Amino acid sequence: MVRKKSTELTSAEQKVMQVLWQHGPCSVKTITAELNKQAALAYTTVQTLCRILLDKGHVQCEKQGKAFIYQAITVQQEARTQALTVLLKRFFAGSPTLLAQHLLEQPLPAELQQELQAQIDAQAKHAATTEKQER
Amino acid sequence: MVRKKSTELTSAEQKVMQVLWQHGPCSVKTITAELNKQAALAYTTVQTLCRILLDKGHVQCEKQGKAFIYQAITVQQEARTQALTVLLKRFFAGSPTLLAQHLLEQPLPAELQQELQAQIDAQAKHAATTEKQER
DNA sequence: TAACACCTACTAAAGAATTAGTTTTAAATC
DNA sequence: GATTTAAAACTAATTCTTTAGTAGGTGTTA
Repeated sequence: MVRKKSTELTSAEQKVMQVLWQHGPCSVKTITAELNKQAALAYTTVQTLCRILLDKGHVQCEKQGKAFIYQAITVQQEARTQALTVLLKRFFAGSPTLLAQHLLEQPLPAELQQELQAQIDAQAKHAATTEKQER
Repeated sequence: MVRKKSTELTSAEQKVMQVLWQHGPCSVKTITAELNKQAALAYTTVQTLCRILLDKGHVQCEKQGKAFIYQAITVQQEARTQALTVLLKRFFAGSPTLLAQHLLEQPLPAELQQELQAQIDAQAKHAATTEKQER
């Protein structure tokens, strides 16, 4: 059976995208240097990843002097949403309610709960203020 | 370079686990039937997936009559937490704050926001009640 | 202009994932 | 006991992923 080819970001690809999102347009050299802060990875490996990302349409590139400068096309926001949607489908039976419950009830990455709560408080405060002003 | 072998759940494996989580211990036949509600997949394919899950230690099995009955070892809760942690690392630079922001600010899977808020409200109410009782 | 550095393009290889066919085994039934 | 049948075990092929080496081109500089 033929497998449909995906355009989803693989693990290694995601790491490259991360660099591009954080640093803006980069050469392979820069990306490699950035990735090597975490774990050794050959220049040519990064180059291959860039080519794949180009094939999949996640980045575009443009020659600047000797080197190509790669730039993310896929915006981080979208990638995040997509990733969250997949997560939701796979692990939470597609139910946002379950994710919400899990986020709030589970001793998750620990800080997350607090952060969530803080966000929520800020949001609530803002909403309240807005409401007052609207009257 | 040698790749470290992962025990992470792949996409196809996750689907099998989903069935086991939802239905409890199942035979390959049952899993196949369940998965085929979504898309056709050969019995032997599911069998292979079960073997892999066994290798990776996510399920255990036990002969019952002619067939093996597979049972999830990895609990859904843990898989969820792990998946969320990976997501956090990959797409939110490991920052729970960013995830929280994204969840609340982004027109995400739409309902999620509302559900989150509802969860939050319920939680807040509960907390308030508990607080009163503790006094 | 020759040497060097740097970069791309091409090639490659091994492991993982996905899918499923074939063979064997064992249980059930006639 | 022989035959049928259902399941496991084994095998396999294709694609994806990850990793990186080598060859070749081009710009810079001594």
